[in-house]
Amino acid sequence: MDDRTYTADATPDETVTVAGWVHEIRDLGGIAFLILRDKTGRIQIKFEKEEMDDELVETGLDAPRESVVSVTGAVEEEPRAPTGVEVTPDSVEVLSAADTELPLDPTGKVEAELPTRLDNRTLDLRREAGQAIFEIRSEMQRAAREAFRAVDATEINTPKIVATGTEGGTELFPITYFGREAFMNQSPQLFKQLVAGSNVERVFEIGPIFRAEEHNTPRHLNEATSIDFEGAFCDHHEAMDVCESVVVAAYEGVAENCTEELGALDLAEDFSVPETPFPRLTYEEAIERINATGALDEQLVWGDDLPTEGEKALGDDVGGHYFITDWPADIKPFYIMDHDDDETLSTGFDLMHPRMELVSGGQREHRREQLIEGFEAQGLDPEAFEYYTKIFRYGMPPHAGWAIGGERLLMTMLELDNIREAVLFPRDRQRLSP
RNA sequence: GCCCGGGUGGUGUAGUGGCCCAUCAUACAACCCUGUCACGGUUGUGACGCGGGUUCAAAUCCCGCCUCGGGCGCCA
Repeated sequence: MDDRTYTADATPDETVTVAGWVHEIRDLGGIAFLILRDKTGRIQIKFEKEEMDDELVETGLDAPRESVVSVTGAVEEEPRAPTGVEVTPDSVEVLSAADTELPLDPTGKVEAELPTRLDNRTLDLRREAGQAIFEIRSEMQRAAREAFRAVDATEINTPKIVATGTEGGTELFPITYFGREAFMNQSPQLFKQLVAGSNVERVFEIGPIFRAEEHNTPRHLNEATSIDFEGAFCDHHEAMDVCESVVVAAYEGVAENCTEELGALDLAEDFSVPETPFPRLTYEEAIERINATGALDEQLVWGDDLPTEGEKALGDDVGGHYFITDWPADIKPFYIMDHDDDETLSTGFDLMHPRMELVSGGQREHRREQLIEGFEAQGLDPEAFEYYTKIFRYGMPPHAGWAIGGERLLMTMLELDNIREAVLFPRDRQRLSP
């Protein structure tokens, strides 16, 4: 449709063809208005029954809501029209008529619950707010990619079908690979390290991860988007610097380029780019502060993982993004390096948003002997990871990295109540379709 | 994996044993209306997740099943 004009571009004193969905028809009797909606907005089509061809009027006004129509006519300036212009049609063509009963209402007059919306995602994305989330998601990824390139990272793509998991403990989705046992990858962790060990040095990936945990919460998905970074000759401090720059770049990109979308989500006033630097609390400081809030019935002791309630109390206390560093080595995975001067402490870190964990990362163990010891300490068989460990015999630089939960970044940025809102077609405990 | 709480027209809801052949909004159908912008008005259409039980009487109480949401654990 070469001659199609976006509704937003229809200027007075031109004859245009606009095409889109019938948002609403308001029939006032002698005059009726059809509101046509497309990617860029809406435009009013005027039907004056006495003065216009009966067949034209009938075609336009009989089209059920959400039908796809193409309208050709003169654009006129009209102060009484919602956008200041309206189209007087010469011809109206119904390209695809919609059923009269819709499973949800794209005008937003009647709310729909999330499962209903997800079952009918296309209709849901015709709502301004629905569309806005994914326009912002796109911008967030664009800005993140740019921030990665600014630190000399190369975008890579690693396999999602793998022979072994990353950490052993997590539930993986098993699949059959030409008669052999295989799994959907739960993280690009090991692969990005293998590339960081080459002279590509610094890499990032934005891609899917799969986790077979049967959790049922507003912040977990079984298929999520991981934004990963790994850099050779980086320590955990530099990795945190990169992490901070990517998160801030994502917010800045959205702030600069998504004004309309933020408006559609009622965030125009509230949206702000987080202040830097993000505070870096040690694990020990974190548990002390949590204990001091009195939010937990039982005081945390060194070595405990942070319970959800504690994370929230600390988030309220800090009031913005913050890192937790120097975790006990025992509760971080084998590939995270421990401090040289204290083996009970790891270089692992988490980036927290007041509502939830966003990132985990750390400096990696690049010394093969220590790595193998780590495998054994966690009850994993190093033989199963031969493809990974053998590379550490051929010169592995010190390196560090992290992974952001992409949907969590988006949901915290946009104050979404449920992570499923941040995915077009979420995969969760119940949902496999669409 | 453990533990809670829901399922009422297409959609969103009211309804806690009889006042319910079920409320309201929106939608849909028909009619009226020449400036709507959540258009308005009149009339109408359309539902108690499935199966069993208790009771004179069940949307409402009990049991099983299906299904959805949430909390925790764990994580991104």
